[in-house]
Amino acid sequence: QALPVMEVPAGTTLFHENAPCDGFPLLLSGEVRVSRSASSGRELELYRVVPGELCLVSSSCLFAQQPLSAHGVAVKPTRLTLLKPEAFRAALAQADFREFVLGLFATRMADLTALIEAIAFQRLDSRLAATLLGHGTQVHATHQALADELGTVREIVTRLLHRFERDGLIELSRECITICNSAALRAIASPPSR
Amino acid sequence: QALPVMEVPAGTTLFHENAPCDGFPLLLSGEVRVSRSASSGRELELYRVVPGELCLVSSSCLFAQQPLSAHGVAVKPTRLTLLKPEAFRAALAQADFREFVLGLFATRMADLTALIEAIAFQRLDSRLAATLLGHGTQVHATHQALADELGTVREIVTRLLHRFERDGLIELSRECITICNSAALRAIASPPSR
DNA sequence: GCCGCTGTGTGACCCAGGTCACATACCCGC
DNA sequence: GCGGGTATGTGACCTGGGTCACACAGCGGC
Repeated sequence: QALPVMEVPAGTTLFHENAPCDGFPLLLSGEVRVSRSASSGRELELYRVVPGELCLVSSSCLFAQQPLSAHGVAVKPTRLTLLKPEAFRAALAQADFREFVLGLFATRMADLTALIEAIAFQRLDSRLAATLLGHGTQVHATHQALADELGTVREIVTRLLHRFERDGLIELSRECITICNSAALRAIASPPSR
Repeated sequence: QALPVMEVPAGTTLFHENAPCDGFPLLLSGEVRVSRSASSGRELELYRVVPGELCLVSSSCLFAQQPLSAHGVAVKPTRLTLLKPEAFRAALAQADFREFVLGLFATRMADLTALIEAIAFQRLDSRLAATLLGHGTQVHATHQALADELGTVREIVTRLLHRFERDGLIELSRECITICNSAALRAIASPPSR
């Protein structure tokens, strides 16, 4: 359909806690990080939206009468279109679109549930290891960015990374982490039998 | 509609991680606690389903192809009916049912997000205070039950409860907690400016 | 009235994660 | 090559939450 396409650079904030919801962003390319920030200034990533997916955060204000509960930032240059509420409701008349949307909701809920389990029951080193593995063999990110992803602070990330380096799992340099021993990292990431 | 109604006593497990999903439970009366348990044996409550709501946990296996990510237990005597997947899909043809389901999904996502924030950024005493307030002025529960709700262990709950009692916020007796100073509890529950 | 079970009370001890307050180190523009 | 901003390194210290290993107490059954 002839929908308006937006193109935004990495770093753009697409929506914000308490912002009015103007519709459902549909990603064409790029990547969006949905995260929540605490009063203390700490952040925590909830999940990422990848191309082909709708971002459902706005649904809370459209279908429940709640304000947005998270904010979204493009982490890569991103192309997206905005599905207006009316268009969205209209599209729901089609069974396969419904299937798509419900599948997305279900996946998000599973994501969030998994995140809850991780935060509640897993150690940080384990979560950090998992995060590193999820970024490819060369992780290009600052310690602060990783901290924001995990919901912790920079110093802790630095500390853990050095432990990993000392044990020969990774190599560190400015804004770049190279994974040397991904098997060992995986072992740390999935707590085997604690 | 003439759907089969089930009646189960408090304590019944309605569904379980890894169980096949047989449909969507629709609550008529009672209450269901949806929680997740860790390998260590600890539990954590995700949210509750109240009458008039559908339980959406099974959606993850119906619409995404994932296994169930939580289990549900009736906390009161509960009457419910089971909406089969086909019936559910059929009902989705109606716009107001769609609205209802999406509203439910949106609310759940907001619930989970709030829980994530609480676990990640709030102290336990604050969360415990909130939990107590959510149970009326007379809380009839064992310390272990509260621990399971919060994702912690019994000793910690006992410890914190005694602190509250020492400060005159509550009174303790066997399986019963009486709230004396709900205003002060609320203050603890919502971290004012930390 | 004794037994055993479930719920509590308690204290010693540990440790992951967080806080503070720095010192560098590296990069880039000018 | 100097100055300032961003990224990192580091160590001392604190503390919330968790673990362990108990003792005890109330209550119901028999």
